Amino acid sequence: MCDALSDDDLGVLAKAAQRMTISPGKVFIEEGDPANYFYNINEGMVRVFKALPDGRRHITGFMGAGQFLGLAISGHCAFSAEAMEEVHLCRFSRATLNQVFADFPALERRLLNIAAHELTVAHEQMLLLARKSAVERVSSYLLNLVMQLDACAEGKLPSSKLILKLPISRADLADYLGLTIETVSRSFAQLKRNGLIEFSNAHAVTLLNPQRLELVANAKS
Amino acid sequence: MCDALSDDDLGVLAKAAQRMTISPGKVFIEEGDPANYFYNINEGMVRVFKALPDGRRHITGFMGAGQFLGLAISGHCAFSAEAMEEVHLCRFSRATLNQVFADFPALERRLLNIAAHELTVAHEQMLLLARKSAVERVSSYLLNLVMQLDACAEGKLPSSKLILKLPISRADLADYLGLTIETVSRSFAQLKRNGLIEFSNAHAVTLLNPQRLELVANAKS
DNA sequence: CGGCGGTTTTGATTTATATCAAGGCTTTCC
DNA sequence: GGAAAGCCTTGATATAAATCAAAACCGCCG
Repeated sequence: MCDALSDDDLGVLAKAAQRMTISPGKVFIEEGDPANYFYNINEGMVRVFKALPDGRRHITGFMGAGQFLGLAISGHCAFSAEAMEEVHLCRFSRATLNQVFADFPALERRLLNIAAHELTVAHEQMLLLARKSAVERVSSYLLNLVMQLDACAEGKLPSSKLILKLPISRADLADYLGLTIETVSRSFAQLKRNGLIEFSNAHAVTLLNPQRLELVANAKS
Repeated sequence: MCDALSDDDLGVLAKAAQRMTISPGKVFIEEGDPANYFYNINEGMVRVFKALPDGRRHITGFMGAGQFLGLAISGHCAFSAEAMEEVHLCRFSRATLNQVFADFPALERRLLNIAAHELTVAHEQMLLLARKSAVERVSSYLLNLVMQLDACAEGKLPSSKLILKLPISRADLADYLGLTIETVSRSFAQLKRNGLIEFSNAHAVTLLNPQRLELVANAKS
């Protein structure tokens, strides 16, 4: 988060933060609880989700080092968050956050940019959930992985094959894509049959033709 | 948008804006176009949507008087927007917007709050799209209407029946809820059979028991 | 008033995905 | 190294929603 600030500023900011370690599996933000804190992740992956009373759940996203949590502006948390492994983060109380904003306007600007970006990601995901088929969803996920990992400038996809490590379980992927575990698995199988991917093992996939995969993901053919 | 500003400031701001009128049906923001402007709606309803090349589409939201459009921070519009009726709005170029931010930090704060709120709404909608049944989706929509219109403080639902005007067509509702027109219609029919709603005509519905409807919408029973 | 275009409802059928149920792989840990 | 526990895949069946099709309703304009 600290990219927006000078080193001096960073020092001041650090004093306002509480460093914390969260153990794997721990739900450290609970939907509906009073939203008293704001978090910045230093290390480790976090699952952000919402659930219905009967247990159905949706993972709205995964967050890692450098990312923020807790932008919620109403008094209550709009989602839950769970550590997927050991997580190190900084916690700011809402009061000190306001103080920090006053001292570093640049931070507020940056948060606005981040929020705007998250909003476009959310809209894209809504289109996926509302209108894409299972195979399209899975393809879209793979493509998003490529974009993130390769930091492909401006959506330029590699034209040759590339190996991808799947960082999450089938269960998490299902909850993220609005599918079941079985449907995710069958969608992978179909992509394999169609010569678009190959597995070395369940968590290492080779995209044989990223560009063709993109056509599938976005219904361009 | 101007709640955050003093009257004096408002005057200055007004000079930076271009007033425009959009005719019904006009798509005045096109997904993928360079994002040069920022809009504030004065009057009339707008449909915000994303589409796939083959025509499937998802309406991410409806915006009316007082609301903002164009928070997109990347260089390109993340969605399209279409006037549902005659729309009056103010348009700011991105350059002047930055100027305005510099002059009125309060505005930036307010936009951050708005973005955070939109983000929680988006997350709620993702849960709906990913995990709710058709009847649950339609019920959720009705409930959201009540909340907005009645301005029910903190989710307090009326305990007695109330009449609601449905402001959009079945087609729009389907595209908003990730369903088809027919399924929306059948879901209404089912709610009617279950004694939860009643229609005077296709666009005027009576919620016979809002609290029970809420149980259906959120799978609490 | 009566026909016409568009919207909504209702019905029959199909289909994609969920659910139920095994079976196969990995990893772990004794 | 082998058993146990989790994942993941595959198969059979069920089901919710989509699709296809037609009828009912509604507002509009002649």
